[in-house]
Amino acid sequence: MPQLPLSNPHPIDAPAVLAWYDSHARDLPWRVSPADRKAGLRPDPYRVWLSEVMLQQTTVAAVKAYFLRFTGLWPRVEDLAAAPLDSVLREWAGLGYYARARNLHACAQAVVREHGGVFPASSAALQSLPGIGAYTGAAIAAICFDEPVAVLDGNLDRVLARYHALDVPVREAKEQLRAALQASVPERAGDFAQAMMDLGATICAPRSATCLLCPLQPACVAARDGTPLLYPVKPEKAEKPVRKGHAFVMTDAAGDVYLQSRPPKGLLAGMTEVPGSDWSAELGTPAYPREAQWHHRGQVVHVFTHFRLELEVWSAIVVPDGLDGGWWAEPEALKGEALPTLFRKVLAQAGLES
DNA sequence: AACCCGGGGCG
DNA sequence: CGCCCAGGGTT
Repeated sequence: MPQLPLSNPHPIDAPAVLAWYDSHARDLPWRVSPADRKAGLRPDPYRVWLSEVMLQQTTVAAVKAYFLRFTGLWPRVEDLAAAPLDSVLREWAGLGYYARARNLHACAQAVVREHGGVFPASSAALQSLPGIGAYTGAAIAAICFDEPVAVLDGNLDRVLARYHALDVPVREAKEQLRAALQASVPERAGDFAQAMMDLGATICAPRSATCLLCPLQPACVAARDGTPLLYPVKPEKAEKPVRKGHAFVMTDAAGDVYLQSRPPKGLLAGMTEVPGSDWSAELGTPAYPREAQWHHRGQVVHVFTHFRLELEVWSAIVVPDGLDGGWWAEPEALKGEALPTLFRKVLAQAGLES
């Protein structure tokens, strides 16, 4: 079933986009400015890769501090590859989507072991590495090597949906958008990719569109119609189920907290937690991990991508014996643990700073 | 193709 | 509170 052609036959005006970028590019820690790029300076693929992985489903503002921390600790891909996975997970704590951190570490090791510490120079080869998919492979290849490839991310989904006044969810026309964008990629492919993302982040933003300043004028259909905020059309979304459970915060007489590791697969894989019950639709009776004077410290609510979690928080002072698999952490050491935000909320609810 | 996987910031 | 964000892996 062939889909309808896009309503806007005009290719993107790449020279106009690049001219806009030359004077309006965002200054980002991992970026080589268009002026420096023209002077012959090349981006470091390691830094570009690291930034792109961190930026997957994560805002620029949230990434900056993590990027500087990572590049300070591990300036080269060899350094990251040689680091223990635990330390990478610890440094990643708070960024979310923790599979990214595991793939990041595996990718660094693959680059060192299988490519002599040099990132492959093509989009296709990059995509065979862990954690590098269609978007990230194209982005690295364009930015670092000026491969003339379409770089299509969430920003571009929105910009192109408006450009074409696309009246179906982007998912249903993804390949047509990609082909149309591909036909517009100029010689300065890396700057073009970054320019389009900057456009989406500043001018063609989710809740505002400053069309008068946009270099995609006058070809943009939504701008011509004065309806940019109608796009992209959103698909129907499913309702979020609620799950409930208990979390148990145990301290010993010295105030140390009992922690353990989550299983290596599944939700929050390999991250640190306090013991707890299963999470299910109905709240069960708390099965305390051991006998003690348990106190109910209230409830913590946390919203994941696909469900809402309500955890009852319990605390007790216990004698540290008969517990397997975990460890006792001093309260001052909690900041350095690989604790996801959920369990930092739980500890805070129990009166502990982390 | 559909589903799973966090967290922060914004209005 | 709902929406959005420089998506990838799995099934």
